Amino acid sequence: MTVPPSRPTRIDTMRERNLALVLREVARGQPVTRARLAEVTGLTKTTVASQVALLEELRLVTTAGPVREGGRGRPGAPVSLAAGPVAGLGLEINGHYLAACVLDPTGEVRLSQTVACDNRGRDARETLEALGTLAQWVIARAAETGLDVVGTGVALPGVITEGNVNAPNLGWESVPAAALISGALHGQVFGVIVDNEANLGALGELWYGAGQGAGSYLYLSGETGIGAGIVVDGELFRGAHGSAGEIGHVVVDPRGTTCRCGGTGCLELVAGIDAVLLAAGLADDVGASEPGLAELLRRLDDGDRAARGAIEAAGQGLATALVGAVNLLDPDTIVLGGLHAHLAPWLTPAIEAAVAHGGGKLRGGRPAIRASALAAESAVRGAAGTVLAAVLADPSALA
Amino acid sequence: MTVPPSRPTRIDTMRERNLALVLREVARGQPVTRARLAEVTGLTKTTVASQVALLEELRLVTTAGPVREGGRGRPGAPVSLAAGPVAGLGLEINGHYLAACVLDPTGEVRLSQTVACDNRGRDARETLEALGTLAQWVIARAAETGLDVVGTGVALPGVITEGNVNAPNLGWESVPAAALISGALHGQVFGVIVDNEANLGALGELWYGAGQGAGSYLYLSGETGIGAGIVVDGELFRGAHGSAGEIGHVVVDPRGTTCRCGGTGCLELVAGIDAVLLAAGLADDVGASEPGLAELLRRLDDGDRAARGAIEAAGQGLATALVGAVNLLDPDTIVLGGLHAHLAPWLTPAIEAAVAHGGGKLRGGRPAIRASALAAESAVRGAAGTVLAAVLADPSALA
DNA sequence: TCACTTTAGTCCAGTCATTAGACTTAATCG
DNA sequence: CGATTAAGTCTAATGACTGGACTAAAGTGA
Repeated sequence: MTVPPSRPTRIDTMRERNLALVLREVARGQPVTRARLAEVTGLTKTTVASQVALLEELRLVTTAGPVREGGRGRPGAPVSLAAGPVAGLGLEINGHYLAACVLDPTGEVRLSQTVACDNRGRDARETLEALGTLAQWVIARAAETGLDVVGTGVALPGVITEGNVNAPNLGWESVPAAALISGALHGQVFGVIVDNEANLGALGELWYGAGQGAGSYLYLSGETGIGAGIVVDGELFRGAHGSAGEIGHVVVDPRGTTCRCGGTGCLELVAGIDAVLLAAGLADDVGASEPGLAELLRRLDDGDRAARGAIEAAGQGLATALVGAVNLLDPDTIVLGGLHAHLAPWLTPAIEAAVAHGGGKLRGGRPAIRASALAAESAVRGAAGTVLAAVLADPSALA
Repeated sequence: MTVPPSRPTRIDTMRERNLALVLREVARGQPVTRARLAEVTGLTKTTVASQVALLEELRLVTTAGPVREGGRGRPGAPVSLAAGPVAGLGLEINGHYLAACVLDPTGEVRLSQTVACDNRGRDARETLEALGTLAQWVIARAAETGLDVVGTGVALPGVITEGNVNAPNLGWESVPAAALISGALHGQVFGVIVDNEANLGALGELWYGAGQGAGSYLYLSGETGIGAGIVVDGELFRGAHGSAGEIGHVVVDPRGTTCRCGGTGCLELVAGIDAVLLAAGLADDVGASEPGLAELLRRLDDGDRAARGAIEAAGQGLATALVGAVNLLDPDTIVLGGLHAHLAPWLTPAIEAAVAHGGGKLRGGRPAIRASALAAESAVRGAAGTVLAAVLADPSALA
């Protein structure tokens, strides 16, 4: 086994764990009295009081004045998450833009900024430098509002292996992104976390979008490639080498054409945006997905044959791949994100039909199919959210 | 979120966790001195000594006399797992037999018994009664050897939803197996755990067979149906409704025939044992897999055309499904188990080729393909192992 | 209006697993 | 045989928790 030689539990570990426990219960419940916290956590009132005092000191929660609720005894003082100064920064690198957003512990977007620019051909260092500049600017603006950024999440369209990023769509090979960017972002308690766009998009939807309430679900991030973020019991599923969720290279047609990955009949070849545009006769727009997508939607509305045919093929491919994914992963919900969110009305019926049939008789629940609620923002939001999740998981790190 | 309102950490929780930590370190390391345990756990020598004393009292470990190793100072007294009296019972229900085995904490098989009988048509209660009788007999024999069974794991070919078992191959519908069997197995500290055969088979291979050393892997359990047990970081992956790993109903041919599940072109239809026998012209043997399998192997060796063709189709289907699984789950290793273990020599090449190509350029590691090391025993072993895993995870429950 | 009840939150002594470091034991080295 | 090294034990101190007593602030009913 490759299990890490797990840490011993010391007396202060106990304290840290209970601190996190109390904070977590405040986070869901929002205004909660100490008495109720004691009840729900199983800790004594004494302990809860001391933990809440600590959390107030860390400025993660605030206590309002006593509120009478019509109940009998002494009214309780409700504890809620503080809307500052602790905050998380989310960054995103994509083919056509850089984005940043700042979230406070309540999940509110306090600041958000997008810079259009072409990162496809550009040198990785150059792109990361631009991102660093953007980040510093956003952090400074946040500071003016009294926000203190305690960590940064970075989303990008690539696979991260041992700290190095491979992002074919950006032309990146083995770029130590976290190391390069953290120069511009020194002194943050929770440091810089770099992750795949699909993964962070999945978390964004889980925490702030269409995935709320779902325990386990699959988020589909469609761009030129197609990635999936897999969330299980509120945690990302990463696989043995960190490259789980590569649904774009699932085989949907064993008799199909050869893919750039070396395989045959991959999903990407029928349901990737470029593939759909090509099949719809919009070859000129390939590579510039956003305008191409707009044109595709127009033609679909007009009833254009080629467009309808292309989207149908894409729907069938997705259906096949997703039936496989449902049988293997058994998710609660499937969220269509990225550019595929816009195509959801045309894709959903085929997927729903296939999922209802495939293995339908054998499994307990049938997953719901939903379109992303955050659209293009899900990855940045997820990136910023990971910082807040880290705070929630170990608030004592701020001490 | 459906997160359980997690337990508070009290002072005795700390003790329990550290007790489990020490035991876990003894389990891997086998003869370890207290000094080394202190070093590796991060606890002080004092604490380790007191925890080891407790574990000795629970009869989970034993200390041997001091052993000189040629080193300098005072020689340490090696602590090892005890080969008794604590033991786990594993049970298995399958189409053609009932099986039981008893494992001690070292993982040694201390007792094992198989009873051939046809459980396909039989009433569920009747089968469970027979299993109960077998279990009681085995427990009594174990007691004669000084073994005390502290819990039972039951493997069966079905999906468990909220305690109820659906097992089409046994003709079971909504059978509360755990409740029915635990009458015959009262008074065990860790109670009765019922799980899917593929899941427990996966754990069996992980702990005692071909999966040792793999962090994340996929175990294929091939019988009439095909199931997969997915292990991630040493833990089973169950999905949202407990029916993850239904790889038998992944679509491998969108243009294929209709499956009993309602889907089209499922893996089971080309790679399930019955399907292979049928395609090989061994229709008479369908339903009696074991003798049919023997005949199939004979014909394969003889170079029979129909047999070779059938196995090739099965290999292609498996390859397609597994490429999908690898892309989605990113496992370390793939283990071919159940009846497919016997076919491994004929199936492996196609699978390896497909996995090497499909997504090969994009991912970090390529999974290894292995045949099961325990063959038919993996599920019973895994079932017994879950009990020991429960002991390892919380030894204080024995106090 | 005033005593009574109910509930929220604080205070204080006691518990107990852990730590740190001194001490004892048992081996090898020169 | 004394010096050195390492394993294991003993003892006092630490600190987060618990349980119960206490105070605070509301509503209830005669």
